[in-house]
Formats: sequence, structure tokens, C-alpha cells
Amino acid sequence: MKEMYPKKGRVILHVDMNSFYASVEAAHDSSLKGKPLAIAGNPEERRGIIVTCSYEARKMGVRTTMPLWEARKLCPQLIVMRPNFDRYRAASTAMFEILAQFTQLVEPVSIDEGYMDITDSYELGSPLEIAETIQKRIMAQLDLPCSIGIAPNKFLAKTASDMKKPMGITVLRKRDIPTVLWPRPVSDMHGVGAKTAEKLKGIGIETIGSLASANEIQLKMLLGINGLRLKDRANGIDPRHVDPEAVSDFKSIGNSTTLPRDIANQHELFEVLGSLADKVAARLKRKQVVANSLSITIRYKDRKTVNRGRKLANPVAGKEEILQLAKQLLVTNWNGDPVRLLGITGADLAGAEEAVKQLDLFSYEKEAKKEPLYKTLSVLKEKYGKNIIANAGSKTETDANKGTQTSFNKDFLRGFRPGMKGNEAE
DNA sequence: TCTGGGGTCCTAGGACCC
DNA sequence: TCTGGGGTCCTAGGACCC
Repeated sequence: MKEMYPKKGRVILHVDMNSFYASVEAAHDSSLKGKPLAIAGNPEERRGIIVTCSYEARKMGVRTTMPLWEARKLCPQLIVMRPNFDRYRAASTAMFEILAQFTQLVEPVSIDEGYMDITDSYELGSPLEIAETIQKRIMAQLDLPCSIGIAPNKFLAKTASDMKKPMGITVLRKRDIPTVLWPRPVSDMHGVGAKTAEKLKGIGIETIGSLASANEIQLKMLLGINGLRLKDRANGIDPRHVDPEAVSDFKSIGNSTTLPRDIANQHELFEVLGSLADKVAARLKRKQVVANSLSITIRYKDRKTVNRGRKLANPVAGKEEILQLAKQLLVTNWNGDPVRLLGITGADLAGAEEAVKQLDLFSYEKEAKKEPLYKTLSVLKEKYGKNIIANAGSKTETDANKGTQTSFNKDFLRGFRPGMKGNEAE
């Protein structure tokens, strides 16, 4: 069937803030401007690393993820600051508010970057004019530099924004792909990390161009479905839409910490778990969610890392419950070797309000075992009044009579969406 | 004298069900 | 007489990103 009108091409922008944390600090304190500045996790600890650094620091060879001691060796005059996440969140919010002045189709990707679909914003000017206006406005109002990529899809826009930094605007058209994209090393591609680059090298693929014409059967064997996706992208094909809601459904909340020294004493590890449980519980509470599964991370001295967790019969949110579970997971999974890092993560998040009801339903269901649901409901009715019964619905009754907790749970929570995600770290 | 902390998505295998 | 095929859930691990 022939379409009446040709499918309209999209115009996508990728806005990427330049050395965001360092730029925010310099905007906040202008005496930092023009100086080599680095934001590091924990400047006092021997294990601190560079999170972000200014372009002046980069000129001296300082790089993100470099150990702090190494950065200081390269650049003795380096100014090192700890991160001020509240400050970065505020700047991020202000930045996204500016983006929202140009289209509703803004998809935040992280604290400092986002996609915009400006296809229908043509009354505001050409794509290039819009990009220039955005860049100028962010600079004028927030004193922050950014780079912008303009392209027909997300992958090309992201690639383009990376090409000129700081304060660049780059247009990447489909017809530019052979000359601009293909000569670049395949490791430059978003989605190709060290492992994938190494595997590709193994079959003779080192540039984006050779990936673009690679054998698909071979690619699929090597990288699975992701191999085919990467080949598409190398050819400038990327069907992903700009989705403003994509970020609103966060999946997990976790805290972890590298210990000041390796620890093999269970009591000390329990204390660390205590402070982690505290943080996780506080963040769950702030977002008004509860966790239906809990896991711990143990990294050993040799950096070997294991994750162990499980789905819970009842959701948790409080510090003590989380701590008890985490301790349990630690004693059953720790091999006794010195530990370098510990973490606790809550996942399968659900809204706190719904979960309270869910908890009661479950604990009653357990007692009731195979009792018919109408009995369960009558007890709940005494507890909560009519609302809960309306929520449970007749379909739920059928499922619950089969005795499967999962289907009951699913039905009961259907339609629920937790609130906006707050990005916190880079 | 090395390599943080916050996440997401994908895959693979086993359990279990129909 | 030893045996299919699909589907979902769960756990662990890997790769990647900012």
C-alpha cells in the first residue's frame, strides 16, 4: 500500500553539558574560572577518582576516572572539590526548563544531557537557529557551556554533540555518514565499550565503516541481537523515539561504598551495612517507594565482584528490615576474604501507599492459604472499608483462588507508576 | 601503588506450569 | 515405553553509560 504522504523525517537535538559538575562549580564561584578544577569522589581518601574536570585540567592530561593521586602528579596546581549534588540537580532542573521552552518532546538521559525532538518546532526557526538559541540561553541564564548535535535520529545526534566541545554545534546529516562517521574507530560509537571493541577487532572490524558493511550472521553470533543494532546505527539507522516519559519509571535504588581499607571482620562489615541500609531506606522514603527485592554487592580485594539478592515475599522500606536482610545475604554469600566494597540495592520498586495494602493482603493470604477469596475480602473490608474491595476486582478473585501470589500482586498494582526520577550522580 | 558510585539493559539457565 | 513446546519468573552475571 502506498502512503499518501511521505513519512516525515525527524529533527533530533542532543544537548550535552560540557564538564557539567566542574562548570556548575565555576558558575557558582567565578574565581574558579580558567583554572584546572576537578571534582573527585573523596579527596581525602586514597581511593578517590576524578569524576569530572575542567578543560584546563584536561589540557594537563587529567581525565575522568583517573585516580586522584595520578591527577595530582600530572597537575600539581589542580583544585579538587567534592561533589555538591544538590547544586548540580538544581542546575540540571534549570537547564531542562530551558529545553522545555522549545518543545514538549524532551527526554532527559542523565543529569547533564537530553534529547529533544524539534520536528514540529519549525515556527521557532531552523534547527540550527534553535540550537544556537538554546546554547546562548543556557550560557546567558546559567553561565554553563553545552554542545549540541543536530541529526535525523538519536544515535546521530548523540554522535554529533560529541564532535565539537566545548560550546559546539554540529549537524550530522544522513549524507555525511560515509565521510564523517565511517572513518572513525568503532570504539567511538555509543554502545561499544572495551569488550565489544575487542570482539569486533577479532573479526577485523575496527572502523564504523567496516561495521556498517559487516556480515550479519557473523555479527549476530559474536554479539547477539545487539550486533545487528550496532550495524544499523553504523548505517545511520536508529528508530528510537524521543520519549519524555522514559525517565519516569525508575527501577532500583542502591548505595555502595568502597571501604577505607579492606575489611575481613564480620562485625565491621555489619556496621558498614548499617550505614548503607540507612541511606537506602532514606532514599526509598524520599521517593515514596518500597522494594520488592533486595540485593547486596560484595567486591573483594582483587576487585572480583558478586551480586546476591532475592525477591521478597513482602516489600521492605525501613532501615531495620533492610539491614536484617542485607546481613543475612552477607553471611550466606561472603567467602570470608577481605572486602573492598559493599553495596545494598533495592529493586522491583512499588509505590509505598499501594504496598502497605499489598503487604496486608499477602500476610492474610498466607494465613488463609486455600480459603476462598470472599473470606479474605470480608476480613479486609473490616480493616479498610469498601475501597479495597473495589480495587481488588473480580478478575483478581479468579486469580487469587488459584493461589498464585504473583498474579494477585500484579493485578493489584496494575497501572501504578512511581514519580519522576531524580538523577543524582554522574 | 591503580581503578567511585549511580544506574540500565540484556542474556542464559533452571524451576515451574500448562 | 523416557518424553514436546511454549511461556513466565527468578537469579546471576556481563556490558555499558554518565
